[in-house]
Amino acid sequence: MSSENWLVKLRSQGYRLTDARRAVVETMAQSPRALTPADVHDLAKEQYPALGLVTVYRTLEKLEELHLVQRVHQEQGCNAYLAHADGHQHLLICESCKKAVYFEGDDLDDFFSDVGKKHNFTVKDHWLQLFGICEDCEKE
Amino acid sequence: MSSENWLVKLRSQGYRLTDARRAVVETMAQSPRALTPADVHDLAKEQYPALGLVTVYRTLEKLEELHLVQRVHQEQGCNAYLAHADGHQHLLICESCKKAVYFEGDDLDDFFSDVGKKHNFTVKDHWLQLFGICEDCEKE
DNA sequence: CTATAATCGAAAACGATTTTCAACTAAACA
DNA sequence: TGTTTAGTTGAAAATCGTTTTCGATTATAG
Repeated sequence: MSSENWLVKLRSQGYRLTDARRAVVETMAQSPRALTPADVHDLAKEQYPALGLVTVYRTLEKLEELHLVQRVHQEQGCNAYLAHADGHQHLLICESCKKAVYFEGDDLDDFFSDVGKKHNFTVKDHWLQLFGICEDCEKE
Repeated sequence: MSSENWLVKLRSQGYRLTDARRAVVETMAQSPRALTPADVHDLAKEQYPALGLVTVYRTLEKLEELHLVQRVHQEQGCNAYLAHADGHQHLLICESCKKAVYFEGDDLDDFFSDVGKKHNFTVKDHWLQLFGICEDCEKE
């Protein structure tokens, strides 16, 4: 289970392992969709009922620092967090169940660079997300 | 000047034309970069000093409804607005001066659709933004 | 087992946005 | 050109998500 690795990484940065952190980490590590701090609070409280919302904020901040989670921007808001993928990947999100899947977009770098040239920009970075309906939700 | 068209469109929806709205509309219509409500307030007050921040929020909301402006998401925040382009276009933003330029990305639709198929998603929409340095800022 | 600095949750503070409200005014109509 | 009226205004209050403060607690090193 990947949440074990997360806890090791936190520890190796000098952070202490507490039950509150374990609950947040395990919630984030196993979620198939991006979660807001309030979502995390609700879910993680099932595992550790005394958990405070403030601790969720503080833990998410640390996880983002360590690139274990990333912030996800959506129409409904820009404050949701998702387990991070290795390397530079992009997201495909189901508009119905919000499930998020990563995909590689290396093929696009040349295109982006050309767009930049056309407008006299040096392109440094890009931001790409696809929205759709996943197989499971399509069935309904 | 395009702000005239914006005012006509507002009028045609039954909205009244006031000096406060004119100031907001003209500020948005001529800005080369995305502006936060506070930015708009600061800039538009030069033209109409009595302008209240609340009216800026309310007018931006209407302009977004009419697709005259769109919300722009950036690292620093997701509450900036920019004059909308015709059709489905994407943004190229200068990380230094924040100037925003639209480009077409029709070539990408097939790629996006293929990514979807690979993951059993029906892709409905996409978000794409490029970040870089524009010619003017590169010189410095 | 002890010492100590990191961490905790509750409450207060904060900043951005929205709502409320009484005064004002653009626009339709006489 | 006046009058009427519903849409609009800005100020103040309310609200919401997030951050800071603080005294109590606790993981960890020794």
